[in-house]
Parts: sequence; C-alpha cells; structure tokens
Amino acid sequence: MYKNLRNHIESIVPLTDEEYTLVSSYFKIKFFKKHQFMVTEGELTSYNYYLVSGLTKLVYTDASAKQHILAFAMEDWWDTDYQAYFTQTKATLSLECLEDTQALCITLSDFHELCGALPKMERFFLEKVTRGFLASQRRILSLLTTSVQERYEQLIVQHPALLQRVPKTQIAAYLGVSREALSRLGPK
Amino acid sequence: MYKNLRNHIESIVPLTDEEYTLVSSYFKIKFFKKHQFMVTEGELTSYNYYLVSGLTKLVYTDASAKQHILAFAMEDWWDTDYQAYFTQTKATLSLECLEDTQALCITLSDFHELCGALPKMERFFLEKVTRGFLASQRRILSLLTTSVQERYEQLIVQHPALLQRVPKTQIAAYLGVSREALSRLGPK
DNA sequence: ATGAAATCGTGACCGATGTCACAGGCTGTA
DNA sequence: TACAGCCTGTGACATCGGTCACGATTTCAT
Repeated sequence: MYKNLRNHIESIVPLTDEEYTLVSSYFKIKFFKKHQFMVTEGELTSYNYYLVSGLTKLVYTDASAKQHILAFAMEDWWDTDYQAYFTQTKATLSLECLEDTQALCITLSDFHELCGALPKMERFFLEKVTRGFLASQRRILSLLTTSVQERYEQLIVQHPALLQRVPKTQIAAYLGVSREALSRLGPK
Repeated sequence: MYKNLRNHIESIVPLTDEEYTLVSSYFKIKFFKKHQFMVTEGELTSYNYYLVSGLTKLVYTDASAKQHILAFAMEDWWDTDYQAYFTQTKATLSLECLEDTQALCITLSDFHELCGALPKMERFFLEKVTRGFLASQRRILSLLTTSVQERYEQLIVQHPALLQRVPKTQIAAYLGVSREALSRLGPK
C-alpha cells in the first residue's frame, strides 16, 4: 500500500519490496478535514508529513494578526514546521488544511532510525532537502528581484491549478502583498 | 592540516584520524584575491567551496544590470551556485570575493564519491543542507513580514562585523532596497 | 602626489502599495 | 427563505521606496 510514497521515493532511489516494507513501517496514515491544523503555532511538532492528497498552507501569523504564507503543499509534497520539527521546539508556524487531506507522517526519532537502518533513505532525504533548499533560494531571489505582478504571472504559469483551489487573499499572502494590491493588477 | 574543516565537520559527526585523512583527500585548496570570481555567471560551476578565510558575496545580476545579493559568506561557510553545481548547468549567479579568500573545494563527483565512501559524510551534509534550508525559510519569512528597517536592525545585531567589512551599497542589495533608501533610515 | 573611482548622504519627484471603507455576489446553514 | 460569513473589486488617501541628480569625502592605483 501507499503506492504514492513508494513511487515518490523510487523516483530518486530504487527500493526492493523488503526495503519498502521497512520504510512504510515507520509511517502512520492520518486524515484531516478542511480547516484542521496539522501543526499548530505554539505547540510541539511531532511529525513530518508526506501528503498523499489534499492541499495545505504553511502560515506565519505576525503580531498584528496578519497571515503570511510560506508555502502551499499538495500531493507528493513534504511539509511541516521544519524548524520546530528538527529542533523539537514549539512551532512558530501553523500548517492548516485548505481541503480534506491525507498524509503519511513520521516522528523525528523514527526519521533518524530509518536513516540509520537504511542508508538509502539518508540519500533520498539529502536529495529532497537539497531540492527544497534550492527552491527556497529561488523564492528569495524572486522576492528580491521581481515585482508583484511578475511573481503573480509566474505563479499562474507554474501552478495554474492553485488559483482554482485557493482564494486570492491567500495568494496575496503568499506573494507578499495585500489582497487589494493583487486585485488591482488582475483586470489589466 | 585544514584544522578548520575538521573542527567544522566534527561539530556534527566525530571522525577518526584515518577518516579525516580520507575526507581531506577529496578537497583542494584555492586562493582568490579581492574582486576575483569563484563562480562566474554563464559558466559551469565545478566546485562547492568551504571558506577557510575571507569574505564573499553570492550575487544575481538582473536584466538592468542591478545586483541582488543572495548571501554573504565568510569563514566556516559553504558557498557556491548550488543550482548550477548540483545540476551541472551554467551558473545564473556569481560568487565574488569581497576580500582575499582561501577556500577548500570539492567537485560534484568527488562529493558523491565521498558520501559513498563514508556514510558519515552523508549525514553531515544532510545536516548542513537542512540548516541552510531552514536559514532560507527564515529569510523568506523576514522578507515577507518585516520592514527594511527591521531587517537592517536584525542584520546589525546578528552580523555586526559585516557592516565594518562591506559597503552600504552591498548591504542594501542584500536587504532588497536601494542604497538611498537604506541611507535615509540610518540617522533615524 | 595626483587624478579616477568608489562611497555616502541628501533633496526632489513620482509611482507603487498599504490601509480603510464600502458594496455586490456567492455559499452554507438554520 | 433569510441570514451570516466569505470573497472580490474599487475608490480615497497617506506613506514608503525607486529613480535621478548633486556634492563631499574617502579610497585606490598609477
């Protein structure tokens, strides 16, 4: 079972059936409904989630209650408050479902155990984290160099499905502008 | 030799003398002068650099020749155009020395060989990349949530030495504002 | 020492964006 | 049906930051 996860891992490192059985034994499936929190600000973050289906947002809420979206995640993405997860401290971010979501989750200690038991998985995660790091750098660059309009147009090109599933308010919170500013450049 | 590197690695995974001898055999030392490019936009990026001493900036130059600084790096930091390095494609960033710099460098194929020969090093790099990823996420959040002034003040607190070594123009290019805007909020 | 280049502050002007307010449309629920 | 809550667009206004221009000072290389 969990063919999704197996395909996902095997896109980077091949696994035998026995190996995958071992891998999957470390994961537990969880179901969440729209508006539920998978990670809650101020609480400990027990799990790293691999999303089987659904849609989530990773959010920071600032002092004036304004929301800033670090990332959306959907099928085949990994997501959690990594800072809190890896350091086992209280979350500063929240991970909230924008749709009903199924996820496979793993604790930090199981994560380490798994890497120890199967070095291939360490390679897999190294590759994954590296890609995440590169994506973050691209995002920083895009925040530094491009206008809101350019970022919006790129988002439309790269994730057209998102716009159908997420209200503009949230898109604005992801792009780093107010809802109104985003609305103004739409009609043009 | 290269005690820096050994201490750096051992802050995460302990090494025997033999292991470290093996590790260091994969690295080559290089010397650069101020204004030299360690990575040049448009060219292939052969190396990942561990900085022994000196100071560098990782820069993107946009269509209108404006510079945007992704990161400064100094002693004990790793630096290169990772996108270009890991995918072995032409660099879109430049890595330029702001001071004379010594660095230990490793090719991508040697990097993979080293990880294969010594799984500990895979763990080390996983840890390193993870921290880099977390730092990037913090930077994104700070770009989304804080004003130029706040970012400037945080930079002063976190890296006071930088301000002594780097002209304000470059600081501005790192913070994501014009030189003039940064100058205006200095006297406060 | 001398000239060229870099650094830095400052003023004027203007476009982009945040904030606040209002209105219409849509959806879900009692 | 009726209501409440979201989502979206739009206008008015103030502010922030970009751009251009100027000049003073410092740094650097010849």
